[in-house]
Amino acid sequence: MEKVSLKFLAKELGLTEGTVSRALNGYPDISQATRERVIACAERYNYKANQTARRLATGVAEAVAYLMPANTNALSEPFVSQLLEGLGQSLARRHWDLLVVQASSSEDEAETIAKLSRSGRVSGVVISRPFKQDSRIELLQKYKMPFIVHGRSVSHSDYAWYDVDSKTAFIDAVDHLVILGHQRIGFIGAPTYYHFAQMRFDGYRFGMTSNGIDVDETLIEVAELNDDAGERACMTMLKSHNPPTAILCATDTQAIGALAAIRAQGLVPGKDVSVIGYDGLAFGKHTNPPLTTMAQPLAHSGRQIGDMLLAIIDGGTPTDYQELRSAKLVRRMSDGPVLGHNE
Amino acid sequence: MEKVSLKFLAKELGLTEGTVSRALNGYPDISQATRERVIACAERYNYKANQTARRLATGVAEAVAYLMPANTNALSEPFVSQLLEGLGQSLARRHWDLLVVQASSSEDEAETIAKLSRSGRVSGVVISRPFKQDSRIELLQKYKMPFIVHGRSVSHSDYAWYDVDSKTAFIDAVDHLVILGHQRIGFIGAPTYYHFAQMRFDGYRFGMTSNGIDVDETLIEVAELNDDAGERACMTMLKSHNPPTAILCATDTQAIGALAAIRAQGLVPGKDVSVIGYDGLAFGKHTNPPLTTMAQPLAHSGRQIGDMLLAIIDGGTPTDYQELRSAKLVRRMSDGPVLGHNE
DNA sequence: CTTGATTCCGAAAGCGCTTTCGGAATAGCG
DNA sequence: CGCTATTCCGAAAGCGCTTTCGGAATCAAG
Repeated sequence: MEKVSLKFLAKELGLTEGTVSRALNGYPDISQATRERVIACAERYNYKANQTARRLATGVAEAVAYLMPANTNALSEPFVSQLLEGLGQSLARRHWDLLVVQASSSEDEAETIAKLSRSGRVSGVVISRPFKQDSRIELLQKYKMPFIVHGRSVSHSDYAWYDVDSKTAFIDAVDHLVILGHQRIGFIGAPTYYHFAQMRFDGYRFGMTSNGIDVDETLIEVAELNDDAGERACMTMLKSHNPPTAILCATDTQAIGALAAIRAQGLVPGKDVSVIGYDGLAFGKHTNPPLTTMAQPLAHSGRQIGDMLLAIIDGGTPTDYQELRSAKLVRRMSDGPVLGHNE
Repeated sequence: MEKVSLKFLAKELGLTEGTVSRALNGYPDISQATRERVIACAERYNYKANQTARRLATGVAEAVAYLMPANTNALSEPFVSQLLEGLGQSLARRHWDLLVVQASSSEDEAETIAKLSRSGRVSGVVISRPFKQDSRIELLQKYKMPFIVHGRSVSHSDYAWYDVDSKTAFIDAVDHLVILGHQRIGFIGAPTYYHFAQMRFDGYRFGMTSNGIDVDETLIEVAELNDDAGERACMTMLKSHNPPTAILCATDTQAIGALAAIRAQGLVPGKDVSVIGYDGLAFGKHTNPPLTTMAQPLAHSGRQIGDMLLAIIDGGTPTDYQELRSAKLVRRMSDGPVLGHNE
């Protein structure tokens, strides 16, 4: 099987490489007749332009990278898969590649970004879960690499991002619980170097005070983003002298752990203690009991982010691409009226 | 910020591009002195070789693609994430890229593979969940593209694969249930164009007959790979005139659906009806009740697969790389002795 | 039939790096 | 000190494609 290059096609057709290339790429200075002849020949030999050569010649990488958040754990990954799928679909329409890159430690995350930028193998990047102050963002800007942040950092005015308004979501969640009669509402948060963690906590606190409830510091825990941490945090809360009747969790995976803690204490979630998570993982339908959650529109966010990134690469102004979506309460079975409350 | 190319460095150092390149790439015909000088200069300017140019010159893509299985659904994705993570780690050690490509429909999966091969953008491919007869495998062979199959097809003697012996796993599962006193054991399988579905079914059937139990055709259902399908399949089984006391499911996601069906019937899984899944999803810990499952060693399989692929790309013989792992029973709470059985 | 405008294609210069080859400078040896 | 063997680097030819430029051939207009 001889390799079908431009040169091969050119020889076959009695044309020049340049002419064949132009014919294939839709240049207007090629007659209809030869264009068709070229295309037919290309198809017959199943010709695909060598991407590498093409990239070198045009100077565009035709690829985009997704920087995997370090330290992910099994339970939090569905969100990555969904994002990737959507991103891929968006890029596929242009026949661009999707690279998945992960920095081993956060130490060389800077190194990873530098290499990505300098080596010119991608024309855009998307990152997830930014910190309040995120050096990745600064680096990307410094290198003038188009990028989208899935989430936001504190000062998010000068770059493109796609985020869900989780502060409002948590305010809504508090309101919901208050209506159910809850007053002692706990909060299991995430490490506050994550900006989303801060937002969610702010939402919780704002929701509490706007309902005239003083926040009790003993009802606030910070946990890592996994089920075990959520379980432990919930457990210490339950064992306190004055435990909460409801708990808000920063993520569904933590909430799932909280459910386990509550059951372990011989209590029933949704009855003795209400739990509301955040993310809207499809899986929450199957927990015990099914998890009530603030669902974010993960489904098409990947596509959306991909489209935004492409637009910026095409020369769009990053600040024109800042999308804020909202989360919706999905009631399942882990929330309910406070015990002894008149419904 | 001037772009730091080889040319730039060469000028800076008063050397030739070729010399700088050789110095950086460890050629032996460069004096120690100048090599150090070159490296220092490269670091000072934060030079990274343009990957595209490098690839074109060397002819090696330094990238590998993972072909996303089409039609995945949220619940089955954790397996993808894990694989990707491991693959990425394996490739990262060589600074190779990981591409994630998805064919929109299975129609153009062939087209996707063709393009991948012809365009020369990857030097290897990994595919998941092969069919019994899988055209992707034939194509990859035809194009002489190194690849690893995550799973196996029927005739798996002439390519490299990494698989888990799910047939044996299902035999073990049947044995386990029989020891618990079960005789009416149902099976919720997957579409049998998937080879793994066939293997698991074979395991189920072999396990049954080797325990002297006739398989009852009414206790066999085929369902798609998601929770809802599992739930429906389980439901029809439960509503039959002589329902099973235990059910084996081809995947955890189906099993999770089965759990829901059992509860919906007012029965308690693990007591009235036992359920055993397959995959070992971490999430099964949180279902109601926690799901007993045949766990496959997903954790490092990605790395393993990556290493195998790299070995083949390096010239290894594909057939030297065929790994069969085994699954282990992870007992949680969805299985138990048959009702009325003496323990 | 001439002139100028079009149409269409060939020629050639890159894109940024790798790698072979040859030769100048240096070293080693008798 | 002369000769060969080494050491080290420059020169140059690609890798396979894109894209600009110019010119031959064709056409329309005068």
